[in-house]
Amino acid sequence: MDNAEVAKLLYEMAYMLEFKGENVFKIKAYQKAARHIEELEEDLNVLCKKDDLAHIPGVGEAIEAKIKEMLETGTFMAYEELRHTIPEKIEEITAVQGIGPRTAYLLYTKLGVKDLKGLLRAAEEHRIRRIPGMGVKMEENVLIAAKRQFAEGNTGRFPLGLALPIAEEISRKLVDGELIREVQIAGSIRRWKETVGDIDLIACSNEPERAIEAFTLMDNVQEILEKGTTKGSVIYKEHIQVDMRIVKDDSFGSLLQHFTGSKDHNVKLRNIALAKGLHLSEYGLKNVETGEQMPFSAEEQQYEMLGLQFIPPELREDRGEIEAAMQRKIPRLIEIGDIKGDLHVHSNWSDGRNTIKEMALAARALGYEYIAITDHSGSSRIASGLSEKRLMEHVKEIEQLNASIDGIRILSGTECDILPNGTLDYGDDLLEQLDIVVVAVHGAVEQDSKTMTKRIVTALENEHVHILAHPTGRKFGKRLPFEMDMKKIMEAALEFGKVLEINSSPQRLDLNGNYAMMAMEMGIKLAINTDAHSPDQFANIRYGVGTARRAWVKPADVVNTLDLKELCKLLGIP
DNA sequence: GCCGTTTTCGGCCCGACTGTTTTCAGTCG
Repeated sequence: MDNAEVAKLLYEMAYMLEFKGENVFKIKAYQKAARHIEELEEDLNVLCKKDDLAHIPGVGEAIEAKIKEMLETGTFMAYEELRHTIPEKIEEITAVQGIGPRTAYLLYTKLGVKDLKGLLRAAEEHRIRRIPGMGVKMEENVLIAAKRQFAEGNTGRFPLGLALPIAEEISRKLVDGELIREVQIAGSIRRWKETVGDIDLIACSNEPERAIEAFTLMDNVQEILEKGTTKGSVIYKEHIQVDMRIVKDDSFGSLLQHFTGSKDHNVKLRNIALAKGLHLSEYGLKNVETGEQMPFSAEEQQYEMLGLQFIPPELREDRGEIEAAMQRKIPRLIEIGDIKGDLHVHSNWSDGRNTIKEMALAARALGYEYIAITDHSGSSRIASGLSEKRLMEHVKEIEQLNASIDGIRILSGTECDILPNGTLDYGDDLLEQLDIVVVAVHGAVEQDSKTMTKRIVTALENEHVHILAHPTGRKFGKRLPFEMDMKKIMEAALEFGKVLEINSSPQRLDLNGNYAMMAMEMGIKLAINTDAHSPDQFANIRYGVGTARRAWVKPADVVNTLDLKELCKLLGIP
């Protein structure tokens, strides 16, 4: 079993205990252990051999034994015993908005509701209103929510690249300078998590109720879930849930901190506060003894008051950032302003939309010192890959442009296909004439792990190769990562001095945050590129930088923070 | 079930909103 499978079983265990009405702290213990295992970098099997399982936060004696059992047998007794007492599809019911485990349990024991169909039937036949503690309103809400659930299926999480633009669109709409002075995106979007469950917004207003009213009346609101005096919640277009909290200026920082999360980060902060005799909530810090409330207009002050260095949102996952902040050891993370050029860019010579010149001028306007034009190689027919002859013409054109354009250096490059057997699409004689060689897997993506790993490692052995682009090949909602042994590939990258890309395209984010952290800790250099096919796509750099920041990446870890001179030295070109 | 800068037992983060309630449980984030 791998880490994800173990975590899944622990989550299911928690879920079943919850359904049964078990002690809530026991349930939380299972969830906490599962969360930490999910985020773990090391393989549980390896940790188990080293007898190191108990060092995982949230894993004590009992859960440690269950993990060992799982690694040996693929499951554990307590889980199997409980599983048989619970209807199989019960999660369909708790997935319905407003129904949690306790209500699901009531529906099951009182009405025999076992799945979504049964729930719909019970609501339509007005049987729900007869349960003590439930009423007509509840029944109506269940009916609406269950029908929506039935129509859409389980939507789950949204890619950041979908959620962030929607969040920005809503923010722009709402800020009018009078009723609503400021809107900030919080939650997992602000932490640049690669997928998000919903959109969390916070806003400043002196008239909270009117502001919430305006929020629920926006265009594209499909349904209002909640409408209170400080909080509103709606279903917006694309069926994404949007939550809005409103405060006055003086506690804006406290609220922003609270709603940025993560949950684990906040829980730990509150415990630190309690140890200092302070009580932390979205309204700021409160002295437990005197009851004096201290709201903060900026997050920095609140962290300072807790004796902590400011922690950037991307790090707030309870993965050691709080301990680092106590010792003032949070590093200066990479920022968009550190990026001095883009090393993976397409033009209309292959599947890009613009000329090389247009791309170069757009990059110059962003303040970049250099840009590598890396059009596709010949075997990428769909992407109009360049034949060897066209590639040489491409190099000539770039030479001429460099002679005529000031203020930016265009590097001649390629995004060369790694063929199924690991050889490259162009011969060494051609590759050595280029300034920069980016390689990537495009075709034959269904290979087994052993073949794919060998294929990529073989490509990395080539002395002319500089960068491996979008290493895992995953695309949100379209393609899973290749079957491959990432550890071996990283070891090869390290050995042969190759750079791994963080591809900033919101469909990719590849390497992702976890792999980027792994690479950085091994000492592998990274490149944060956009893979832009038109000038507007240069703006995607923020996704790559956000992903890198989640991995604690510093400017020195990234080759395209080098200035032109240093970069040329690295590439061995004049 | 986990955990310890008051604790190896007795705590365990905090608050808004809703519905069905005369004081609160369940859900959600």
